[in-house]
Amino acid sequence: MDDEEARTRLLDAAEELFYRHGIQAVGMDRIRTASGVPLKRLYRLYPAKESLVTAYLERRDRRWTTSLRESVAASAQPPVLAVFDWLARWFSEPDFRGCAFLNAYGELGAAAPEVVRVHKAELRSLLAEWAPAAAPPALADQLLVLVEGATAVAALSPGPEPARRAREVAEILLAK
Amino acid sequence: MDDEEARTRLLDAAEELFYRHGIQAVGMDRIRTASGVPLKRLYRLYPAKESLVTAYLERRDRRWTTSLRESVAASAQPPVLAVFDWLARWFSEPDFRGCAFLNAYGELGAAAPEVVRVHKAELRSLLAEWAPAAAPPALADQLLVLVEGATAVAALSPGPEPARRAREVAEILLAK
DNA sequence: AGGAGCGGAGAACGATCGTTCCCGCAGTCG
DNA sequence: CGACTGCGGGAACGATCGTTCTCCGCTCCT
Repeated sequence: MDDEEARTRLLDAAEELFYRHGIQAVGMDRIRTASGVPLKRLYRLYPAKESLVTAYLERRDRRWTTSLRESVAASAQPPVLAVFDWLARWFSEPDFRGCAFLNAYGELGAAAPEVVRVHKAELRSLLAEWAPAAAPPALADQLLVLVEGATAVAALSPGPEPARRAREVAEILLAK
Repeated sequence: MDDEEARTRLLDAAEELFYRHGIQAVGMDRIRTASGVPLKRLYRLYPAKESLVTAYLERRDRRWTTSLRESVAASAQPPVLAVFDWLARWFSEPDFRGCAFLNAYGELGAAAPEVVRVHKAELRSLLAEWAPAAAPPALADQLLVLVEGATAVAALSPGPEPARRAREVAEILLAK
């Protein structure tokens, strides 16, 4: 097992555990057990828990954004509506537990890593990019409210319904 | 200082600290220092941290719901729109940091107290009550998405704007 | 073959957590 | 006046945290 595979196993374990149980509730020893990577190597690759947390969120941000981008690009729907179809699938995943970035911010507050804010800014900029060119500039922010709202509602009652409700509203906004 | 005042001081300190820093990041000793209530009394009134957390969330739920109800009742606006005006004021409070219940759920996951789920069910039922009688039944869920979305967006970029964007969307839904 | 160095397993360390215990004082009743 | 009760202040306890250290076996180079 080289360093790159160790990094992958560590981030896999960190993502699974941090996302499911929260960050502070998961100790480094549990990540070591779940990943099979010895502590010494763990601390060589990520010198402190904080850097592992940041790496976990950064990888999740890259994957999340990429998956959304690709799904929207591949969809026959208008881009903005394709977002909500993608959300419906995400919310139906068995281990869905809300937005990892919002959860991290709620737990860590001002101590949350910068990537949390970056992630939300990226999302807003994607929505602005996908909004029809003729739309009023406030549309992106309205869509952002719908996306965040569907995610927050789904966090406590999982399933595709919140995404469908948000999509209905988005259709009305687009038709206006 | 009798037990009732001690309870108030404990819940005040717990609310301030838990909401600002997260639950796991705040130790019982910090609550003792902030409240001035000795540890012994603290543990007589709340036999474990978990019960203090639950009491904090339950009081916050009562106050939040009551404030929203009263503000909506006193408003000249249609009830549903008055909700967003109230949100705009809430988001502008200097220590606003998102929904305490969603934050607790994100941090504690399945270990979160029941009041988290109760709070969200109450909110949905209030919106259903305030929606026009002639509206389609899905409206309450759409409004819930808007309220949660505005709150989530405001958590990371505070101020009244998310509530205004959500209100614009709600007006369109009502006019339809 | 032999020694030098790296990496794995897990013990150990100091800090901090939630919780309990001890002690000393203040007030009360006989 | 003196014994008892109850409470506050804070030390203490066991567990667990993030992090470091020790030990040992393996590998690799000459």
